[in-house]
Amino acid sequence: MPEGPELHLASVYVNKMCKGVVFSGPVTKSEVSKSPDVPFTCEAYLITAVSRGKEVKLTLTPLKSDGSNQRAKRAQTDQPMDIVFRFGMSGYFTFTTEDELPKHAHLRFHSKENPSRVLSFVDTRRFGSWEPNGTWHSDRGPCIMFEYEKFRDNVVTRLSDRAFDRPICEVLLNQKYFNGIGNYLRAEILFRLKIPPFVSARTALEGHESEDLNENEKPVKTEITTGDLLRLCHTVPLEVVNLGSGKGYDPTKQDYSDFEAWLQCYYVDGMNSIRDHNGRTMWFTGEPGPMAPKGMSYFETEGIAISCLHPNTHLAQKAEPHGLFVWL
DNA sequence: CGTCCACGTCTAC
DNA sequence: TAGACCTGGACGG
Repeated sequence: MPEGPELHLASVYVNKMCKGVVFSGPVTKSEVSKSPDVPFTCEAYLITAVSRGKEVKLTLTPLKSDGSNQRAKRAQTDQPMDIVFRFGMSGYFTFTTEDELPKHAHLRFHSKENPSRVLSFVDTRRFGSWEPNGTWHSDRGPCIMFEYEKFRDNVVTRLSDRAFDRPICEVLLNQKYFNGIGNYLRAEILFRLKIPPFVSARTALEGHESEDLNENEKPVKTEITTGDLLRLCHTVPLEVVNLGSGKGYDPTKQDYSDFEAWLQCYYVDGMNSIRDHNGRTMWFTGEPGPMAPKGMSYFETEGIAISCLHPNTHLAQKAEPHGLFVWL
């Protein structure tokens, strides 16, 4: 599932499936989960969802009780509760019958129906988490998709931050500034502009300060690139959202082909990939850029590509007849 | 059987 | 800047 678009599609899914469904009783947890218990029990409540970057917040809203059942009332919660979810590498929501509950359904909300249906948070690898009475994580920036102006401001006013000394491809994964960007999105975004992944982030982002500067003065600075990197951090994820419900990144899903067809760079045949300084695979085409991990160099001359690289590096050019490759 | 790889954080030396 | 945290699919012997 899970980069910004998948988290948002998950919130859309919850709102669609749970609209008009009354939930009841306690929120239950799998035996194996180490995430916290959710101290919420209610005779009748509704569930809604909203996303921000790489987080989803569920709101449990108790329905007004008529007060006729005092015994049930005593044990139950009558205040709404927010639960904030992070999806790790494999989290998603699904709404099924009790019988169809998938493996690794770690948190479960039961409907009042008979037979009951269940909204469950499924997370195979358990890198995901939830926080009862949670709020948006304070270290994460505005949402790249749905808080675009704030997101842009947060970056341009902090370009002097040492964080932007790093290569652009690594900074794009910094959730303090790019809440919602993940590994496939950074590849797709940089590919659209043909920005080498290992150029300094500050260099790649310079020239964007003026976009919403005053209309009263003469044009101050104009963009140095025709495509705008920050704008693409907004529009490229929205393209995935617009593929529609259930169409995000999930290779295990039947309907994966639309997403696969949308990818232009990530995992695409003919693209290059190298590990970044954090060990994550960066997919790109053309030059890696000057800040590529140590031990790696790459250049082309007279149509001959010469590359010195780590054995774990994969360059598509190695299939080309005129490439000379040296492993050190 | 084994090794490598995967959409992401986290904390600890 | 490593690892730790997890499961499981692909692929090699």
